[in-house]
Amino acid sequence: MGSVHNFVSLPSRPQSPSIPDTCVNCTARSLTICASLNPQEQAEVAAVATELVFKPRQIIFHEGDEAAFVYNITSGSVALSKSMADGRRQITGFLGPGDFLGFNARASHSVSAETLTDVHVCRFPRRAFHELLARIPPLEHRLLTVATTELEAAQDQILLLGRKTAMERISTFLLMQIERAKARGGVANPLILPMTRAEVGDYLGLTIETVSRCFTKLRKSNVISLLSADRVCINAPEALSALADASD
Amino acid sequence: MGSVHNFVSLPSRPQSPSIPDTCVNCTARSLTICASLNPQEQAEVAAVATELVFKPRQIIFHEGDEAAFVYNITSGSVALSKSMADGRRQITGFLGPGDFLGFNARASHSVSAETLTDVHVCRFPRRAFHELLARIPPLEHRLLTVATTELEAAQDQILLLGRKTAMERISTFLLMQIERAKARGGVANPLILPMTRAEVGDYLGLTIETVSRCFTKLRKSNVISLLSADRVCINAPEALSALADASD
DNA sequence: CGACCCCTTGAGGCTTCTCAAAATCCGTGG
DNA sequence: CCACGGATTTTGAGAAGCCTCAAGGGGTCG
Repeated sequence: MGSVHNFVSLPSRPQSPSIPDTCVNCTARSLTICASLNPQEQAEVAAVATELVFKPRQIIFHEGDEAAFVYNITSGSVALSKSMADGRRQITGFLGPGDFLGFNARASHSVSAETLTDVHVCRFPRRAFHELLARIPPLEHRLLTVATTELEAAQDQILLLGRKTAMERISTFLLMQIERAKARGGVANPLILPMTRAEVGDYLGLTIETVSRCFTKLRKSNVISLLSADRVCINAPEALSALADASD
Repeated sequence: MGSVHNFVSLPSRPQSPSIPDTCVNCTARSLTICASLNPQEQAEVAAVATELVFKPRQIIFHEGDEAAFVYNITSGSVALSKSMADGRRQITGFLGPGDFLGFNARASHSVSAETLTDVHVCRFPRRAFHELLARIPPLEHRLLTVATTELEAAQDQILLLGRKTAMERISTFLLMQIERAKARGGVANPLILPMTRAEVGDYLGLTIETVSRCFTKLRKSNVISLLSADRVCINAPEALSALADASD
């Protein structure tokens, strides 16, 4: 079926406990979107969903593009970013499985979305998705919870960018990645960073060089060890917490 | 009835076109929350609402407090902020009529809310508000729209804090205030800033001194004039746009 | 084995912050 | 109406943190 196939097949066997490997993404989608929906509602959602697969460093959509689709990530990591005319870029957040992409109040995307890893998404035509929301209150409820949670994360990021030093930003970032890995049930030590130094910098409002210097400083004070550029051993999480800020 | 009274009286006359002056806030609330609700739904909302009045510089709730209530602003301006242990403060946003306060996914407030002006709010017990959401889909829909819009504003703020210079931040801020004044139907020139230099600084991730120096520089280049510290004449809006960033 | 990309390290400069003091505004009271 | 006191804003000088520019190191893949 290639890299794109329809989901209509999923709800045709809603009580099947074991789902074939080839449909593992259906499972993921079902878990993240449909958990509280009844079979008929799940069918309605699946009827308008298309699955897409992206390779690393692919653009899903670009800032300013017409927001024709809403996406839900079933696997992988995605970076959202905004750019200025002279090339300065700010990553506004990293998203993972279960997160929604491209759900806008306006008709155009306010950010760009680029994959960091292999990514599977469910894609919904915008109009159909909004109709679903109107018809299925639990879906709207879930989206509201997601949006509220993202808003709180954005406020944390605003505090970080507005008031924290480079060292505090890096420490906060590492702690955040540890929590994320734990929440996903992954290994938290050594921590795997799916993003480059440039992306870390663009996320934290720093340059590559400053990011690198902070990593080096943490390494030389034995708070972390670097197995490789993207594999970080956390030797002293409590020191990281102290560096990130005693308050908050 | 003092500064606190219940709203149950409002929906008892839903078809009354003229509402007494003493109930002007009911009107505002009705417009902002209940626009798309039928009379019975409006009654349900009003039944759990309490109106509160705050003076300038009062704390509505503090970061970390139990999120016992959800608020909707009917008039005035409110600043949301987060603080660090050593006193560094970051204002995450300014809210006005129609905006919701304290609607959290978690049980505690993630930010503090402080009034800038005289403020009227509708207050809802958290539990009752969530029950309303479950019972009245249009209310949930409106909240989702609001949350999505705020998320987009937060992303703009993240770009500003992560990548813009002091001058760009101030210019962006002034343009934002102009838009806000226009959207509210107020006078955009001279622009009235309800916040102090300290609050502008805490919003833009700058110090008071840097904010003041930028205002002075804009004044000396005739882009703006200062009638007083909080009354700004915009002489060259196009120059502000250019300074804010040619892209975006 | 070599080319390329990413990361690290170094030196110097610039923007913004810090600390300090003067000026202005505003409400209060004579 | 003017004088006073406190708070806010403005201005100045110097310091610091981060950025810019530049070069070197290390890993990966063909």
